[in-house]
Amino acid sequence: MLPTGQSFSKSARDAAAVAARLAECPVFSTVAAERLLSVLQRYRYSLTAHEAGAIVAFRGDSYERLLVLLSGAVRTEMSSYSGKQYTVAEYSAPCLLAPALLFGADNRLPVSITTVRPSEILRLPREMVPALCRTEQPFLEAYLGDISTRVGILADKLRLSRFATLRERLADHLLDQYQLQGSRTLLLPHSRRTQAEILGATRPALSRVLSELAEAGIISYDREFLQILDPDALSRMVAEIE
Amino acid sequence: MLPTGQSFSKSARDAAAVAARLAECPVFSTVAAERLLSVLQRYRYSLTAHEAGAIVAFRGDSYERLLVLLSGAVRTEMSSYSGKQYTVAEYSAPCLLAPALLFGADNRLPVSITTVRPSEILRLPREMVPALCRTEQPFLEAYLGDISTRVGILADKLRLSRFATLRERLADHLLDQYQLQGSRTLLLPHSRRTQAEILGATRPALSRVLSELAEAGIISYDREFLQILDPDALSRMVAEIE
DNA sequence: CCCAGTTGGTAACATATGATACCGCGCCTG
DNA sequence: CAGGCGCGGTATCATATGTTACCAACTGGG
Repeated sequence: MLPTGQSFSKSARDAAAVAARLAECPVFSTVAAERLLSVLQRYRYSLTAHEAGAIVAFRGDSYERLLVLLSGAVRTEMSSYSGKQYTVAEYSAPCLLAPALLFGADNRLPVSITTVRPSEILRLPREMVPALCRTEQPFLEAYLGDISTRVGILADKLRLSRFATLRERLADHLLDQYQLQGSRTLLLPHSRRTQAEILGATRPALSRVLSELAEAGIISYDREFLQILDPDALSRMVAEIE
Repeated sequence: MLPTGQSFSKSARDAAAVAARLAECPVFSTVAAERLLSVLQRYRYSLTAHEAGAIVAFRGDSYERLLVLLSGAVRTEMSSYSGKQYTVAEYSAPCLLAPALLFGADNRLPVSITTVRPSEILRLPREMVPALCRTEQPFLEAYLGDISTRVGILADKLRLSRFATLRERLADHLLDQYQLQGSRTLLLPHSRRTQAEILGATRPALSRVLSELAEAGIISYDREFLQILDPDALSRMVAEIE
């Protein structure tokens, strides 16, 4: 891990190390490491380390260079003037950040990006992407595939945000976690406040809905664990919005 | 215009005509017409005509072929089980439909697509896109640029949907139209019901907000015309959510 | 061990908007 | 001209959720 807050410019030794780490990132893994190295050496890039809770980029920032999360984890979030927060997604390293937004005419980030763990961010010049696409067919397809997946998730967020009540969004989320964690007893990795922001609600509202579900015998929970007592009831709630 | 409801498969004569029309579409216009023709001749494609109000694709449909709107206009919308509608965007020919979603692992359309005018839709095999990207640098960049613009709009929709009240979304929309139509007197091209769906609300709610704004002296309106009396007031309302 | 800060539950109230119903108006058709 | 139909305005009521406040439990540092 690099010392926090420092940034490193290009050097021959760096480039090899960066190429090796980049090769572990989903989309770039389609390209041979030596090829990555030779491309990296032709471009300017930068690598920065951030402590947990740091703001990597602000909403409205001009977005000129592809951000790659090499280590750590970040959250992309929107906020309104009054400080209301909405977490769009969380990403764990290694992965690309906002690959779909890199080529707009007036491309500004629609979200802020903040670290949730100490993280390293690589910034690659935008031109590198078409350059790689031209010669590396699998890279092109992986890049477009990555975009598709993210846009699908974004569209889903929009649909849930328009049609589902907090209750339904919570049910959806709990079933997701059920499938993900493979157990009816879920570990809740976030504070209630953070969880509420992810669900697009306020903390008291989330608290209320949780206690209503517990009252109905559908879940039981304490601070950091939640047990799903009646998955079918949750499924029925989600089915309402399909 | 093709006769409605008919579809035409590939033939040598078609291909030339299709290539010529495709060349007028923003992203494909970066490719020379003769090059488009030679690529088209190597792939299967289909062209269908639809009358106004027809459903071109359903949400949940597997999305395997790039849809290109050659003539007419369509609307992409989400709907919930209970018939609630939300219009995500409207597009006029010629343009691509859902270019960002074509390459997902399990790529299903998150929206339904319906025509608002008689329209012709071209379906191109997905593989054509990477094939063109490989040899035509400007096409690659235009395609990525198109994706970026759309994702930016989608992200904006999400932000407005989360943070803005109907009142604020309406103010935002009216200012957009003000800029677009270049006059304080706006022509409202949609019925109140449709307009409400675009704004993500119900018809009575929209009616109420319109009458409140008129009451406050900010706008005046009748059926199909709306006059902006106090643009600054609208701007202030929009500023609240920035 | 105490205190301060943070987290989470809960309650009281405000509000935006959905749901529904009804009415009037213009338009079309027989 | 009558009757029906769709559109738009409006009123009423229900409800989900934001807002604010307060309290209890936990946690970590001095």
